[in-house]
Amino acid sequence: MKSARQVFIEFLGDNGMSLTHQRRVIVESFLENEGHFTAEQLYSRVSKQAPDIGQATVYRTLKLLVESGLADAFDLGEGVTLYEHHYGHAHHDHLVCAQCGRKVEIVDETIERRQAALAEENGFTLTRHRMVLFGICPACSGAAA
Amino acid sequence: MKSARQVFIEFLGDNGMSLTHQRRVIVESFLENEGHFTAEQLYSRVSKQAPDIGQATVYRTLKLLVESGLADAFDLGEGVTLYEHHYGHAHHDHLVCAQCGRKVEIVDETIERRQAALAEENGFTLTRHRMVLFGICPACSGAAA
DNA sequence: AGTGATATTGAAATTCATTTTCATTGTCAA
DNA sequence: TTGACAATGAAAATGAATTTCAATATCACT
Ligand SMILES: [Zn+2]
Ligand SMILES: [Zn+2]
Ligand SMILES: [Zn+2]
Ligand SMILES: [Zn+2]
Repeated sequence: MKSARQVFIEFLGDNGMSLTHQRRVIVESFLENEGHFTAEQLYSRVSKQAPDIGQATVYRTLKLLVESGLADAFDLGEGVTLYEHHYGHAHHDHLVCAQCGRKVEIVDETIERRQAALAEENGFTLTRHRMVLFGICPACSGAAA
Repeated sequence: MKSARQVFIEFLGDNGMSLTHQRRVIVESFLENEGHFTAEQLYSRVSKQAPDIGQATVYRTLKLLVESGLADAFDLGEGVTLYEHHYGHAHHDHLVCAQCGRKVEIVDETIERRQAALAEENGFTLTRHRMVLFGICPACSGAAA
């Protein structure tokens, strides 16, 4: 399997773009941090290593990361887009604590199959889906008592 | 079953709010139109009947409609919140054409059960969920050929 | 190396949905 | 009535994300 960096560089090449200093720094920072994060969070991490990189460039590069398949963008209805690693990571959905925001990654084959079936029953070619379950996590349930 | 108007009026009363002229006009307009719509769309409909009602009031009342249970708010990742009737309507999720935006309402008992199970397996008390399937509708598939 | 066409960038301005502010107006019980 | 408080409209503010634009970089080709 190609390395993530390799994939990104090829993506740039295929689209007549080059790996600039800024893009390299941003991608490295992205690759170093797993988990869910916002564009602003990535920007602030990048800023520490390279204060000269502007936020617009981070937003622009994040878009390239998504297009290249390295990152996945989604939102949990909090008014901000969240990003996470995508390349080499299995698909999953999210279970979120409505109180403390804790996120658990979930997968269910049965659900995935039914989603495909539902789309097909309606004549749709399913391209992607988004599922988020909201609830109260064990910690918050306990605390509330 | 109480009428939607009844429910709204009681909700207002329970919270020390009253049914003002503006709220009445907005709620009536809301009740008259089924389907999915944005705050701006409701505002524009309301404006025709009562040009003196400001958009802030429409936003504010829409929030009350959601809190009272009459409306449901959700977003399909298009940068706008969509609303639809909720009171007296069965739960459903959405299948959206990524090309033309056509929306089909879907329900699947199997999925709903698995969602509850997934939450439980993780110790969460499920409060709500959001699921959107994106695909290409029959019409758009055909046209693309 | 030099040159020009093109791509990239940072800073600041802009967008756009939604929210907030605030001065004014309405509501309602005493 | 009157006073406490709720509600409203207009305009300003918010905040994430995008766009503009002038200044730099990059790269293919001399
Ligand atoms: Zn929690
Ligand atoms: Zn995740
Ligand atoms: Zn379509
Ligand atoms: Zn619907």
